[in-house]
Amino acid sequence: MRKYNFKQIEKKWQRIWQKKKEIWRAFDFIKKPKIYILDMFPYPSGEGLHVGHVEGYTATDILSRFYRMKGYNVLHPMGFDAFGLPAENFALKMKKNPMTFVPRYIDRYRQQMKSLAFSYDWQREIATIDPEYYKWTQLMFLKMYQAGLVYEKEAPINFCPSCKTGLADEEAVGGKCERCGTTTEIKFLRQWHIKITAYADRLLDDLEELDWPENVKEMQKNWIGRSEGYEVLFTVDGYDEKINVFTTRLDTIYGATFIVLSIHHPLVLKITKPDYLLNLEEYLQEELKKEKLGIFDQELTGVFTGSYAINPVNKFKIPIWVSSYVLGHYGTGAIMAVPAHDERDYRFAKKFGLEIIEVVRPNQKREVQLPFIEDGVLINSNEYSGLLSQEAREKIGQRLIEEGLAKKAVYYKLRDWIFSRQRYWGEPIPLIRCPQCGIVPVPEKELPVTLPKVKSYEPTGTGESPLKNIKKWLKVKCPKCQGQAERETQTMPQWAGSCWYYLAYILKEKSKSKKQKYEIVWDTKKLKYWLPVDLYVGGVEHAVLHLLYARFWHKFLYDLGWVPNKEPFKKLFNQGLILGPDGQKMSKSRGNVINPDDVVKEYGADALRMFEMFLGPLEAEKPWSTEGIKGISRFLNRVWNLAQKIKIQDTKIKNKDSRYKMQEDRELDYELNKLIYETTQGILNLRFNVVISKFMIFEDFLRKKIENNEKIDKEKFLIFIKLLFPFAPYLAQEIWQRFKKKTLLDYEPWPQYNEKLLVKKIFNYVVQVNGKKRGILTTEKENLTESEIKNLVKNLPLYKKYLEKAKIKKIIFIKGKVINFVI
RNA sequence: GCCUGGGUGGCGGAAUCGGCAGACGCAGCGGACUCAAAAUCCGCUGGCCGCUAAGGCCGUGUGGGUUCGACUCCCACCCCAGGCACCA
Repeated sequence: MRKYNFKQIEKKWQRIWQKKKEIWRAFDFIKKPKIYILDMFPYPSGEGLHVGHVEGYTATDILSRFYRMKGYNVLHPMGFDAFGLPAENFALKMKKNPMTFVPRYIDRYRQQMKSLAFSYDWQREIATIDPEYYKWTQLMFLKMYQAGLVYEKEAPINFCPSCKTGLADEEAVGGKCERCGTTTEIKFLRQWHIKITAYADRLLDDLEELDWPENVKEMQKNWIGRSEGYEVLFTVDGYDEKINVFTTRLDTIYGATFIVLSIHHPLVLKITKPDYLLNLEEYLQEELKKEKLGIFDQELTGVFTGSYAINPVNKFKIPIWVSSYVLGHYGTGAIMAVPAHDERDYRFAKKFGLEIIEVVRPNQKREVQLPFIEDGVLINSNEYSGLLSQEAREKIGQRLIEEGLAKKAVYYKLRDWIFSRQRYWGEPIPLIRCPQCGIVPVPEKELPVTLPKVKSYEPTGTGESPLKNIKKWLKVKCPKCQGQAERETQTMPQWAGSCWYYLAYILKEKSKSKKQKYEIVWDTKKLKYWLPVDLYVGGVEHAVLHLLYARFWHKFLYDLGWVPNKEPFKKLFNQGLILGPDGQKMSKSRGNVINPDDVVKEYGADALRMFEMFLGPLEAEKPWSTEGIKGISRFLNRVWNLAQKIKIQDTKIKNKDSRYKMQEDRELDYELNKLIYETTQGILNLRFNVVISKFMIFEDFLRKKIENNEKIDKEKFLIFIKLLFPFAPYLAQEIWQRFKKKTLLDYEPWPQYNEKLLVKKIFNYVVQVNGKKRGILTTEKENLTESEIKNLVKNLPLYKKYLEKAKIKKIIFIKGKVINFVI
């Protein structure tokens, strides 16, 4: 038996598929049902594709092939997210310009994808670094600018000293740079911001309708962090000033025993009594220094201002403190502290010996330890005592609103998106700084503002962009007054390009001029036909970065009337991380990285694809197994050998050898039907690991038949090959062809199962005694009644042992499944 | 601390409308083929008791509950992974 020569066969079909230009094309507006299956496009680095890419991309490829065979018009595109820090950092190390070698990386990625038989519509390929592409990214930015969503502000921002650029909050979670892991510093820099907060409510509310993993929705919810409560005014005793505090726990206001201002609060210096001023200023300086360095104290600190505020509900005089534990950028920058019912207020009160008044008790009598932070029943709260927290919030709120001392308020944790980077390798921000006119947008006709190709583009580290040094590019005429002006030198963050790439695939068209590779032509009809993305597969690491930005961007385009729906991605699926064979995250330093190229060389692309799907559930984190892939490789070889045997058998049948006459085979029909059913369901539910195990069982079944010299109808075998095709396209297509089938499997109709044949011929009843399995009753009749089964059980050996002498109290009978004797 | 997942053989994992736990694969052991090895094929493989038998008992993180019957449902707890963390 000749071994399956995957190297030769894979090369052969790559050539054929390459020539058939139309093979994986998605056609606009055709009558078939559409489905848009999207991968998170990769960031082409020098490393090439890793096994994590292969996992997600194989899953979507299986689905795309399946749906094509099911008669769908499948849009399954691929592109490259090529701007951004990693490429630039790497380029700096190699002392080359990213503009020359990033396209080479893209070529390599594309080649790898083709070798893995990913069935993308390559005519729709885009890259975020193509000027025709980022022309539109820039245009959308200008539209946001015109809509008043873009503003410039000097703000304390997270700055990565290694990447030498400012970062968005989302990129500096936990004080570490999202890209390189370096601890970030706080720097005051002039930055462009986008008002993503204007969309906070919609970003939150529209999560409801999305078929996304619960944890990702939860992460976005927490990130947006909507809190509903009240703003309440506290008069400062002896001053004309009022302090506005934000609270979600108005029910605890009778327990407010002090006020705390943030170190940035505008009233801090105004209301501090002279005796306390020196101490206060010292404290402010210290805390500001810490803030700049990004230092964060576990220990609460603070100073007294010497002033008092009046609690509006009970007129108590309560001290006003200043502390860094109250944040300047959240709420009103001031809080009413209720130490009995808030963790931090409690610690603060304990440390500085401030009064603690308990005002909420649990509903049921139970021991409580302060601080008690749950809702409950009010005590020590005058006429509100006895009310439940919820009720009390409403009543107290109503009264204070009537008195003009409070209003309802909503605050978000989400902050505006810091949108400028002090780096070279990104989309230039299309604005001009004119000494006469101020900020002037680049006229739309002049887009794109192309990134100049330069020799030196090292980040300055001063907060200035390296583009500042490129005088020829920098100097420009002001579009308004024609005077000397300068371009904005900062670039957009890496996330900009990925905010709308799934639209670009739909809108891409052949260019009429030879100068550019393609054109993007905005066509809402096309968008209406293809959107939304039906399935979006990628890693969970983008839960609050790309996925939040893209949703925001899409909603903005919706408001412009550029896209037809509110949400871009209907269903999201996160594939689980593939760990190294040692169960640890793959990393170069650990030396446990599996390179897909090596695996393809040794076992072939089909084996790699299938093994990654067989490792475990798609969403689970699972370790790679260098031994495990042999199992898949053996399976593929067995299928290959089986095909040869069936072919030989088939020739003998054709030659009218009477010993090889074909007969009806009910068992085969049943098993094949079951397989069609299970494969179809398994693919729809993305349970690929189970589907593959069913393939293995079926192959085993066929092989045993052949070994018993039973005949197998080749057409039935070829149905199995069709089922295998989305998983192992090379092998399946090659076998298909060897059986003299001339078509490409891509558009062969998906096998239908016959429900009549799905009915079993043999039924197994589990016989239980007191719920314990004691035997199995096998029968060929389908609808046996309880008494019939009872009689059959009498013939079983277990009857004598367990039931003959026993008193049967009760019989539980489940049709087709189980009979249980309770004795 | 809070939120979201998840705990099943030596390992990856099957089985969840409550009804044969451990499918399938890996590793391991034994055998066939071979001068030999590799490859391939066949058999065994959760634990304990038992003669290598017949048979029995235990077993899905822990403890309890519901049920004729629980990996599956309910309550409490423990552990692991991921996310968030002075957000008032």
